[in-house]
Amino acid sequence: MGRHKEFDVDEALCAALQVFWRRGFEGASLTDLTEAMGITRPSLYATYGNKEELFRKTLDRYEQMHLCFVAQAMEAPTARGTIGELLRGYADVLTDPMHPPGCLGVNSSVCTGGGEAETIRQELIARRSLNEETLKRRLERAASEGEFPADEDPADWARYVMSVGLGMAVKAAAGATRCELHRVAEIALRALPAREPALA
Amino acid sequence: MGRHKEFDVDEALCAALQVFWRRGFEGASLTDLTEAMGITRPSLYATYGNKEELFRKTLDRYEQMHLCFVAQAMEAPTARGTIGELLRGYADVLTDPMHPPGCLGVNSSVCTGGGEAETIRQELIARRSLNEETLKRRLERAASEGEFPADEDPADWARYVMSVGLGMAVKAAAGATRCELHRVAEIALRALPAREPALA
DNA sequence: CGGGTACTATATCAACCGGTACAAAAACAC
DNA sequence: GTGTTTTTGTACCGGTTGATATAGTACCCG
Repeated sequence: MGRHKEFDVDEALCAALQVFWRRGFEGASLTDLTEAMGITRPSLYATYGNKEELFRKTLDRYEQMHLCFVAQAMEAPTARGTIGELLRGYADVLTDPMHPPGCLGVNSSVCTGGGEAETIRQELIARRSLNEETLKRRLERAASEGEFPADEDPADWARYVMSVGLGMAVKAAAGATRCELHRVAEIALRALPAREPALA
Repeated sequence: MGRHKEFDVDEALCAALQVFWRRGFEGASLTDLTEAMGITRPSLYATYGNKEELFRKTLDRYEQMHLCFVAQAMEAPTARGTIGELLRGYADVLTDPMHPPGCLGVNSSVCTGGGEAETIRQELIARRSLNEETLKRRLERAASEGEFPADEDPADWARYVMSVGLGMAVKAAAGATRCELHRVAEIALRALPAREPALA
């Protein structure tokens, strides 16, 4: 019963993703969004709730479609492999010519205009914390398997990897090329302890 | 001749710095600024021009007062010393309890709301590029002095150091502590080539 | 063919944005 | 004192923000 929607909900969400990705949460106005999505304001509110909820749906889609390499990287046989896949995969997403440069999450979490945007910012920070925690656990496993010296703190290494990634995101948003970011990732990997464990 | 100003221009600029630092250029409204500076809108425009010019003056002051460690780091005897001072000094600024967390430049350059803010964003990117160039030249000098292997590209290393710094800035804005960032810096330094040059 | 239901479009809301016109008030030169 | 210059406070400008009320339109069921 009822009238059919005249637009594709997923397609419109994809268009919204492009806008949020380029402009950030605060920088994307409803006018930007509705024009890119090809729908009117009331349609947006009826379908997605409000700007904040639309962003959350967009963010979910972003993680599923563009950050899926993270889960895959966690299954690499070695810690070095995991970190390498993480940084290289991230570099590729950040400089994908099919999408705006940089990271949707980073672009929307740095400037803190205050008000409602602060909620979004905190949520993005929490999601990043979760990713760092996941990486930490992976490195703890690597340590328990003798891959890391016992005096290395996995939390420190997870934080370091995240920092390099966030820095690459900022540089990508500023125009860094894919090749440049790959070189950053390559150098970042050199910080890892020498191949030899205490002995395995 | 004429009437005296009832406020201290430098003091008000310092107050504006706090606001821009916390909120970013776009996130800081004229209401936020005038309230923090203790002056009215017309006084702000008569004294500093407009919001954009006020930001530039604020940015100059920021670099002079809080980024002065950069010039000093460049004079360290070794490349390792320069990079170490750079990252540690930056970590300290990013987490100075007397000021908002993070970096004024990064906080104002990531989100791209479009319009007038884009000018500021490009200018901040250009200033960062300049810093990276300066570091690159310092590393080139180190390479010419035999401190770096010949097959290492100073541009790559400068980009890597900048990336780590930018990442630390994002993490600081998200609540990272000074100690955590110092550990990031320490690990980042391990990526440097072994102490021994080709031989000096 | 209605009736009911969902979607769409126009037009609008109050609040806020950066930026100013205007006139009152204060300090100088004379 | 008087005239001039500069600063200050109030009140306001057009434009944009996120979010809706209202009315019209298309579709399904019976």
